[in-house]
Amino acid sequence: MRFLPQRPPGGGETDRQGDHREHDVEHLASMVHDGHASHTDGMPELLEAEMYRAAMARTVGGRIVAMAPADPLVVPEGAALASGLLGTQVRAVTRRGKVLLVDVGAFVVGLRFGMTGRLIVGEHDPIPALAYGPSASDRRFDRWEVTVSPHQGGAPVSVRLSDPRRLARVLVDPDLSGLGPDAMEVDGTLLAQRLAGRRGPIKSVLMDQHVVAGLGNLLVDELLWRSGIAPTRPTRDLNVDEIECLAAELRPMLGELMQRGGSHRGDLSVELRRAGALCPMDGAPLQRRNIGARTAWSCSLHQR
DNA sequence: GCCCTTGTTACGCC
DNA sequence: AGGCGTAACAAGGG
Repeated sequence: MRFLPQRPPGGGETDRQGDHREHDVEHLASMVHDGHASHTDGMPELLEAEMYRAAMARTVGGRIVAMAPADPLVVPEGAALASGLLGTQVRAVTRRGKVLLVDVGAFVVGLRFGMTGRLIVGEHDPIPALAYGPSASDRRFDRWEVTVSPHQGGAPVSVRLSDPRRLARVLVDPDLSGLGPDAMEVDGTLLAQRLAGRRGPIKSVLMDQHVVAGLGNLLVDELLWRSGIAPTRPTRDLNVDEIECLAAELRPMLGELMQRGGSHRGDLSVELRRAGALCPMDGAPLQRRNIGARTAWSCSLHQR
């Protein structure tokens, strides 16, 4: 029997139009609720990468006229990249999982954001602050920057990667062959295929970018919470209905959290990830465990 | 000043 | 061969 948990009171009304739009990946970023004010924002998972994609989309057609000296750890091929980029045109900005892809014709620049990477396009900072990251945009943490001269003329736009912890990477022609299908594109049939043969805990498997691309710690915890499945469950023990449930919750969840402002805005929000917190669905104590060297939060009652 | 945080990769083991 | 578990990395903030 399929387990579909109740939405917590007051938090889960859906309207038809919202339902429709949240299944359209092209509109995901446009759903961000403007003017939200929070002291932290989500870690760079699929939703944040999608916000960066939308922010950078305005540079398409523009010409790259400058690249500032870059942090060699974050930009391992900095010298080659600088000479290769100069004078090229931004052809397209796309996303696969958590990776942002900037097509400049001769090659593709891949941006991975690690834990604390942020992309700031002009004056637009899609994510003012990250959970576990510094609270303000600080030039000290700039690791890569290019200047784009817009196609239509007008003032040049700077595109800047800020990352205090330096786990972000700017790569030339990144190898995407190891990435699974984007989480936005996954349905029940595909998810069942991707999970087949896996034996580890479902939480670790869903976070594996080879299986499905785009889900990180916060999104996986939220998805399992919504689906009523314990993070420790061996993947091979999941039945067809449970896999269907995961797939059915996935895209609506991404749409809803995008609308609320990011990965941290789940019903199981970052504010709840501390000792003594109670499940917003049934009031049972939330449980904290380490799974695959990551902190998993789940409900001790309704996640089985 | 120790410990927390997570995305990704490297590596040893089975 | 390939899945799986663990460690390491980075570094600001609590």
